[in-house]
Amino acid sequence: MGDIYRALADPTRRALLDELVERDEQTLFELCTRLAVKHDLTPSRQAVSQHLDVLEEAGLVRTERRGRYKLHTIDTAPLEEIPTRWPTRRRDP
Amino acid sequence: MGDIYRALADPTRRALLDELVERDEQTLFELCTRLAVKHDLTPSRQAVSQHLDVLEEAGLVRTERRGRYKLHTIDTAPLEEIPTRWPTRRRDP
DNA sequence: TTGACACGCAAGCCGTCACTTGCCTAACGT
DNA sequence: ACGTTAGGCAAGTGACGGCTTGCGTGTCAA
Repeated sequence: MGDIYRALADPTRRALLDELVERDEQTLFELCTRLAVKHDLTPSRQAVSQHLDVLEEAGLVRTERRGRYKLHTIDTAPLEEIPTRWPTRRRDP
Repeated sequence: MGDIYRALADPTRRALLDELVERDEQTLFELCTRLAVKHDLTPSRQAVSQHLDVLEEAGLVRTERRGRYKLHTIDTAPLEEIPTRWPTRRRDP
């Protein structure tokens, strides 16, 4: 299993998660166009594909083959480690 | 303000947060020795200092000067953005 | 069957990041 | 006053990450 934190480190990958939270089962090209329109990000198709690979290795994205399409779905379960590992501890005001 | 996600990307910085969750107001040298003993990490003093700078810029660590000591304290408030930005959405099993 | 479409693989380039190295300042104890 | 201790500054190095480039594979429609 990959590294959740390294996966979250890149702004393009975070934008991909933003899109997948709003709509499940999106293809690579759908995500490319949504990045361009809604986030002003215009990386190449291969770049987005590599980003999705990182997210999938981290367990944050699940994929399903359907014909010639590969559908991407978010899985937020690995993120639950974060508030567990560092519980709320504010500075005394 | 810096980037929380980039700050979390490095394992040494995560180990520093682990130590600061267990004990507040630690100095640079205290954190160095704890990294070595409890996490088998032996980076140099300057390396740890730079990591703490990144954490402070991200708002995850607050510092307080006390004489010749600089005390470091965790602030988990910025982490609350994460479950807010990507709410729980599991894959249907 | 042929062409277009959605996607994968792999090598290479280049910028960023983590770390080191060397020297410096400031605070404390004796 | 002097040496020690805690920490800071800045330039340089090596490696990793994000991106490109070019080509290849499988799927579907006409």
